[in-house]
Parts: sequence; C-alpha cells; structure tokens
Amino acid sequence: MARSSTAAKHGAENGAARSKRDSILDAATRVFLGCGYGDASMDAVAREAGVAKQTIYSYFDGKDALFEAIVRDKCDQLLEPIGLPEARGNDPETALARTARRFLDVVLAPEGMALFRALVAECGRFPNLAEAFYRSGPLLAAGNLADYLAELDRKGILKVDDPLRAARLFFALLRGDLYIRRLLDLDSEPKAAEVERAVADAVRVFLAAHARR
Amino acid sequence: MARSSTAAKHGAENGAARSKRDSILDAATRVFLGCGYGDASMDAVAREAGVAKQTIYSYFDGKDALFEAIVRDKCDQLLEPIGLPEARGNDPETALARTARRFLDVVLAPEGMALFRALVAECGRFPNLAEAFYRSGPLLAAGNLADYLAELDRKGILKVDDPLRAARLFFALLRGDLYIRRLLDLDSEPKAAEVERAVADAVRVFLAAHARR
DNA sequence: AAAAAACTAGACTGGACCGTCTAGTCTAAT
DNA sequence: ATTAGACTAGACGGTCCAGTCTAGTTTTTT
Repeated sequence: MARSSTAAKHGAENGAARSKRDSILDAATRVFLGCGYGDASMDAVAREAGVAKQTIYSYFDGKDALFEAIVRDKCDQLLEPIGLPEARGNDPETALARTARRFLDVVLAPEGMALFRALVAECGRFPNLAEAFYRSGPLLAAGNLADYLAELDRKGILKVDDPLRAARLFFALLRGDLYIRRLLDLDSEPKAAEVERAVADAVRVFLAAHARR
Repeated sequence: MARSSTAAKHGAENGAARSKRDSILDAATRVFLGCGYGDASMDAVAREAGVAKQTIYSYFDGKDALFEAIVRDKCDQLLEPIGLPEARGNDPETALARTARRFLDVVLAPEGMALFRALVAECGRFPNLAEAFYRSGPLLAAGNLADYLAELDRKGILKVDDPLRAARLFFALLRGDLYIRRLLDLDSEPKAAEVERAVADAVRVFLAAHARR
C-alpha cells in the first residue's frame, strides 16, 4: 500500500510533496555518487537539498533506504535507453554500431561510472541492488541484442550459435580496456572520436567472428 | 634510506621484526580487503594480527600508509605471474589459451577481485594506487601479449596491425560478462570448466578476427 | 480564522573510530 | 644485573556522524 516501508505519511503523493521528495533525491544522488556511501553524510544531503535533516527522515527511512532509492532511481533513468530494443535496419554493421554507441554513451558517462563504482563498492552491503542493476542494465541489453542476433542467424546473414553468449561477448569487446581505466578513474570521459574507434573495433571483430563462410 | 617515510625505526630490518611486520600486513590485508578501507578499523587489524595497536603505528605511519602498503604488496605478489612473459610455443592457439588461463585464474580469484574492488572504491582517495595497479597488471599483461602478437604478425602467422590494441581487446574479450558479475559479487569463483569455456570463446573470436586470409 | 500538517534550525545522544598516551612486561645486549 | 628498546593492554581525547528531539515557523486544509 504505502510506497516505502514506513516513511510514506505525506498525504498527497503529488504536487509539492513530489517535488520536495525529488529535490532530496537529486541532492542525495549528487552527494552519494560524488563521495560514495561511506563518506556521504546525511547533513551534507540536507545542506545540498536546502532542506532540514528531519525532512529527509520523513520521506526516507534512513541512510540505507535513501541510498537504495537513489540507486533504483538512477538505474531506471540511466539504463532505460539501453534497455529499449533498437530500431533494426537491414544492415547488421550499422545496427550493431548504433547499439554499441548508445551503450557506451551511457556506461562511460560520469553518471554511469559513478553509479557502477558505488555499486561495486557497496555490493557487500546491498547485494540486491547489485542484482537489480545487473538485470536492468547489462542483462537486459544483452537480451535485446541476442534477439536481434538470433534473427540475423535465422535469416542466414550471420552465424550465431548461442545468441545470448555472443551478445555478452559483444558488450565485453565494447567495454574493452577503456572501461577498466574509467573504473579506476584513470581517464576522464572519452571524446566522441575515441568512442567511435572502440565501436568500430568491436563491430569489426564481432563480425569477423560471426561471418557466414 | 628508510623504507617507509617515518615509521622505520626498527633496528634490524630482518628476522623477528620482518615477521612481525609481515603478520601485521597479512592481517591488514584480510581486514582491508574483507570490509573495504572505510569499514576496516585499526582495532580490528590489531586484533586480527594479535598485536597491540601501538605496534602497528610503529611500523606504519597510519591507516592510509597501511592501506598503501598492503595494496602495493598484493599488487606485486598477485600480478607477478601475469607480468611474466609466457613460454611461447609455435602454436598461437595454445599460447593464447595459456596466457588467457593464467590471467583469468588471477583476476577472477577472490583475492584478485577484492583487490580490484578496493581500488575502484578508493580510487578517488588513492589515485596513485589505481595507477600503479593498472601499470603492473593490465598494462604489463597487454604489453607482453602485444610483443608476442607483433612476432606472430612478422612471421605471417596472424594479421595484427596494432598489437597493443589487439592485446587489450583480447583481455577485454576474456573478462567478458563474468568479470562484471564477479565485480558486483553476483557469482562466486568460477569453476575450471567455466574458465575453460571463456578462454575458448575468447581465443576463437580473437583468432577469427586476426586470421590471415 | 482556526486547526492540522509540513517544514526549519539546531541541539543532543550514543556510538564508532583514529591516533596518542600511560604504565607495565618481556627480551636481548652489555 | 642493568639498561634500552620492542611490545602489550587498555584508557583517553577529539572528531565525525546517524538518527532523535524540541521549539518555533510556514503552508495547507477545513
């Protein structure tokens, strides 16, 4: 019935209340993804949101619940584009490149990286969040691509024995070394040209591996 | 002159002193990699090492220095096998598979994952550690493989235009989806059969992409 | 206008933890 | 035997922080 387990006593769940909740969520996102769960303080969130600390506790049960809320929120919002099935032209090269570009744009962006870093850091404390992220991100994306690959196989355009496995490999190829370097914060957000090069490499290798002979 | 910046006043840097320092380092490794930098307490390290807290501070300057020491230690110890150039038979498939196996055995093992997770979580606080890890791990491994690939290209066995780039791609392929799942702690250490399958997939795709036509 | 609900600012509690300090014990060298 | 240095056990100061509480103000509803 109530949205969150306890703290949902705000009469109208719309209008001004919604916007206050949102501004808390936004501020919390900045703070939590900026310094990590451990170093983020509720006082900092309150300050950032321009809100009294008590107000936060009236919308959320506590620090854990707030973190969960912002992560689920960011997952939905951030991973939505890569979850959507891609418009599939008849040219596999173009379709793959488009999928690839969309994927990298999301996961290599500062927000995507910050979210993933936070999840890696806290996966011990919040195992269900890690699972939810994986399902609504990498797994969904791979599933969609797998459907497309199966179609290409049926049509005899490519040779794909295990579509899901192949899709996962494609995304792995795509992350490449860049992703590790980004995770360790050794690089800043890559320029479009770099992304384009990674996309081209991945597509080339993938097509070579699955060409009909 | 002195090993660590300040705390190196232990007369003989051998024998009993060495072993005490080592037991602190071991305990600290368990604690830090077990709960992460933030949640690890110096008291817990002392308890784990069976040592008074003061003793830790006589060997290390503080929590930061201790963390640095254990990370550098684990980097050296863990990544040493993947830094070594591989015995290269004439069969590229076998050589690649051997390199791949050695790599995955290290990075997917609990210790390898814990180290990497800790670095990802703390890369903001310890940027130099992240850099050191990258250089003595992924970069070194890629460099070695690149040398081998260049050789194969010279001999006309494979077609490898940019060896370093190709080597990085090979390792990316190798990490695959498994690595993401391991990072988020969604899987436990993979069985040998799973590793073998990942290795076979990566080698197959890589060779297909770099075959001489 | 009056009552109720939401919100603010800030004090406060209780607990965790880093790093230091004290006082005393053990070991090894002189 | 004495002395110096390494070590132990535990207390302690200072800081930080999650979550609660109080008292007063603003907004909304009736």
